[in-house]
Parts: sequence; structure tokens; C-alpha cells
Amino acid sequence: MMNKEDIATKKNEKKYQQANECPITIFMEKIGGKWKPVIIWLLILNKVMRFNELDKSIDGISQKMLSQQLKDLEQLGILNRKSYPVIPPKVEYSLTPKGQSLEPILDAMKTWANDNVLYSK
Amino acid sequence: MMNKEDIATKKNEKKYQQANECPITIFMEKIGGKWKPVIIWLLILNKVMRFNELDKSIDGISQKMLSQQLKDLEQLGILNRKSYPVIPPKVEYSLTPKGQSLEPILDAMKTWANDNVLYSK
DNA sequence: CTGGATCCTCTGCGATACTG
DNA sequence: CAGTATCGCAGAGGATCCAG
Repeated sequence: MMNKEDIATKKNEKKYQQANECPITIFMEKIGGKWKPVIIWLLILNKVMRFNELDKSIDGISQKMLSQQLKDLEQLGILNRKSYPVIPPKVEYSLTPKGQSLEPILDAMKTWANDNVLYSK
Repeated sequence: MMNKEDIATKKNEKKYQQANECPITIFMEKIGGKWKPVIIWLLILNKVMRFNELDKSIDGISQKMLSQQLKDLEQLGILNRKSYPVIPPKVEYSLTPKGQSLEPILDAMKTWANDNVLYSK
């Protein structure tokens, strides 16, 4: 929140661009984190994947994190969850158009990381 | 004797693309977090900024976090820190070419966030 | 096979105070 | 002005077991 002095000086012309509610920050909040980009990227490459296939494809992820992240992404409207009522259970995940629209961005991130040889810390 | 492609295809009998050491993950490790994208974006817009100007431009950041993130970004070769030996102290931050090359990516993220109206949670 | 439920660790981040 | 130094928390993420 703003205090009184801030409000009082608010009309002073700002010399510099502000960054409040920056859309980039919003983007990072939604798509960021340790696993979400990888999940999306795998679904871009493979179109449709089952829970277990994602699990095996992502090195080091736990089942808890995977299901949690999948739920988040589903709520964001980025991926579809299709469950078949069979035994054993079968669930397929795929991207929505909204999710697919992330491809160029993720691809640019990939290229940048490769080009700039971000050495393992 | 086997050539490299043979070995590669032998090993890739997996049906699905793997995600180990995904460059996207590396990207997120380096550029991700709550403040780094905003700092970079401000420096793209304003070219050169002083510590205090960044502080005032980024709503809610603490001095501790700001100096920490700036240090990280400097180590990554993304920004330059130029210190003038005067009193009171004066330090200017600006992007390196490597940092400037992030502009299209951040811009794409911004556009995506706007287009997809990621409602405040 | 696809998760949910617990419990635990670790660290990113925040609040505040202090300094050359 | 441009930072450090401390303290502390909440939440991200990990390990393991259990269930439909």
C-alpha cells in the first residue's frame, strides 16, 4: 500500500517507466516455476501424453509435483485432461490452443539458453 | 564400427521425447524468479538506471532483494554495473548485449499475458 | 495406473535496522 | 546513495505411503 507521502508526490512526473503489475511478472507467476515449462514443452513435442509417460520423461519430478502442476495448468486453460473410465485408469493430457500458443516463446527461451551457454552453476 | 547416429537411434527407442537438462529449465533457473524479469524489462525501457531509480520503479521490492538480484544478473553477464567514486555514491546499471537480446522474449511474454487475460488469482 | 494424503526440508523472499 | 546484516516466515518442492 501507499503511504500519504507517496500519494502527495504521486503527481510528480516520473522520469522512469514504472513496473507495477508488469505483465511479465504475471506471466512468470503463471507459467514459471520448476516444472511447468517442461511439461508444456513435452506436450508440444508429443501432442498427447499419459501421466506415467510424463513422469518418466521428466527427470527428478515426483508424482506429487507432477499431478499438482498438471492441475494448475488445467485450471489456467493451458492443457486438457481426458480421463477414460477403465481399469487400470488411463488419463491423457494434451495442450489447448492457448497452451500451443506458448510454443514460440518457449522455443525462444530454449534458443537463448543454448546460444548463451549458461554454464551449469 | 558404429557411427554416432546409430548409437543415438539405438538409445532412442523411447517413444517419447525426454526433458533432461531441458534448456528451458535452465532459462527459468537463471532469468526466473519474482524480480529478475522486471529489472531486465526496466533496463530495456530506460537503458540506464541508478540503484535508487530501480528501487522506486519496482513496487514492493526491498533493497536487499534488489541488490541481490542485481548481483545475480551481473554475474550472468546480463547487466553492467558502473560505480562512480563520488560522494554520495553513484552507481549505474545497464544491459549488456546479452541482456538486450532478451527483449523479444520478454516482449512475447508480455503480449501473451495480455492476450490471455490471466485473471488475478 | 493415477493420483491423494502426510510429513518434512530448504530457500526465496520480506521486514527492519544499520553503515561508508 | 547504495548498499549489508539479521531475523524469520510461508510456501515451493521432496520422500514416502496409501487408495480407487
